[in-house]
Amino acid sequence: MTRTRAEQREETRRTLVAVGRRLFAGRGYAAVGLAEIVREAGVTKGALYHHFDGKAALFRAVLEEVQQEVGARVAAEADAEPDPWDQLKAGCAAFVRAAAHPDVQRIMLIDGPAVLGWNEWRAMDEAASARHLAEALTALAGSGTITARPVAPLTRLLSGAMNEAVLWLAQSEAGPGDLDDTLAALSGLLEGLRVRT
Amino acid sequence: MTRTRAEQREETRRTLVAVGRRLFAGRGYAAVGLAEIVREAGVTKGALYHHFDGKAALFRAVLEEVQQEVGARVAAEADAEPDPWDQLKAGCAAFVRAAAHPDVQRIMLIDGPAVLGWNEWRAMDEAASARHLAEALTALAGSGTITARPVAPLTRLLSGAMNEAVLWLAQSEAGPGDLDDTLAALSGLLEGLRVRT
DNA sequence: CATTTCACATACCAACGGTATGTCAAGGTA
DNA sequence: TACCTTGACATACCGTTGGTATGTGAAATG
Repeated sequence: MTRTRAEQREETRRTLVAVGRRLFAGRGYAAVGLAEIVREAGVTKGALYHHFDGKAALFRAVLEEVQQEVGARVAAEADAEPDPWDQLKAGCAAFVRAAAHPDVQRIMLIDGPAVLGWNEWRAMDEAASARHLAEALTALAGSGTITARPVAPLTRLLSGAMNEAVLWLAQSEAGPGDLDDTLAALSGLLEGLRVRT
Repeated sequence: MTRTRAEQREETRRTLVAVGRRLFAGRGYAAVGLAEIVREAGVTKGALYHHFDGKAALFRAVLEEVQQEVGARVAAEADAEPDPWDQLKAGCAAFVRAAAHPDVQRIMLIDGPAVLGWNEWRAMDEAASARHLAEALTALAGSGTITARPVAPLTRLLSGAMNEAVLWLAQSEAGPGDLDDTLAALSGLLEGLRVRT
C-alpha cells in the first residue's frame, strides 16, 4: 500500500480540516490550540504550517467546507420547487434547518465573523448561501411579486434574521415547537412583503 | 489634591474600561493585548487583575457600557412617540442609527458573541435593547395591530435583521443612501406585519 | 500611633502561535 | 541503477501572551 505524494498530501489536509472542524465546533476557535489539533490529527505543527498559513487559515478552510455544505442544501431544496415564491420559502426553511446543526453554528455564525473579520465572512456567506437569497428576491421583485426597490438591504435583513433565529433555536430549552414557531414567524415576514392584490 | 480610596478605585476602573473600549473597538478583542491596555491606562497588570477577573471580564464590562448606551438611546427615542406603532418604528430606527457608530459594532456585534458566548451575549442584549423590542411587539400583538402568536421568535428575527443590517451599513462603500434604503426596507418588513384592514 | 486593609506594582510562569532548520522518501534524469 | 532534486513533513526553538504569586506603601481604622 504505497501512496503517491498527491494522495498523501490531500489526505493529510483533509484530516487537518476534519479535526479542526470538530474541535472548533465543539469548544470554539479561541479555546482550541494547535497542539491539540495536530495531536489528534496524528501529525505535527510542521505539517499544519506546510498546508496552511496559520491557525486562522485552517479555520478559513473549515468555514469554507461548512458554508459549501449549507449552500448546497439550500440550493437543492429551493430548486426542487417550481414556483419562485415557493423557492424563496423553501430555501429559507432549508437554511434554518441546515444551520440548526450545532457543528455549523459556532463556526459559521459565532467565530466566523470574529476570526476572519466581517468583510471576509460576509463575502464567503454571500458566495455560499446568501447569493441564493439575493437571486430569489431579485426574481420576485422583477416579476412584481414583492416590492423591494433596492434588493440588497432586504437581503441582508433577512439573512441576519435567519442567522439570529438559528442561534436562538440552538440555545432554546424548549422542544421542536420553537422551530415551527420560528419558521412560521419567518413565513409571516415573507408574506408581508407580497404586494396586496 | 488627596483622593479617597473609593475615588481612586473608581477612577482606575473607569480608565481601564475606557481604554479597553477604545482599543477593542479599534482593532478587535484578539488583537489587543493586556500589556497595551495597562500601558495606555497608566497602570500595571496588577491593577487590571485587581478590578477584573481577566481579559474577558474587562471586555464584559466594556460591552455592558456599550449596551446600556445603545439601550438608553433606543428607549429615549421610542418613548418620545405616543403611538405604539410609531414607538416600534422609532425604536428600530434609533437602534440602527445608534449601532452605526463604528465603536459599537465590533464590540457589540462581532466580538461580543465570540468572547462571552452567545448565551451570555444574548442575555445582555435582551436586558439592554431587545427587551424594548419584545415589549413593543407584545403590546402591538395584544392590541391586534400585528399578528404574532408567539412574539419571541419574531423578536429574535427582527433583532438579528437589524444587527446584520448595521454591520452591512458600516462596511458599505456607498454613502448615506444605504442608510435610508435599509431603514426603508426595515420599515417595509414592519408594515408587512400589520393586519390588513 | 499602632494596626489593618486595600489598591495597586513587581516579578515570574506556563502555554500559545509561529518559525527556522533538519530529514527522508517519492519522483525525475543519466 | 545510480544520482540528484523536490516536497511533505518532523524537530527544535523563540517571542509573546494571559495569568498568578508576592511585595509595598498609603489610606482607613481603633
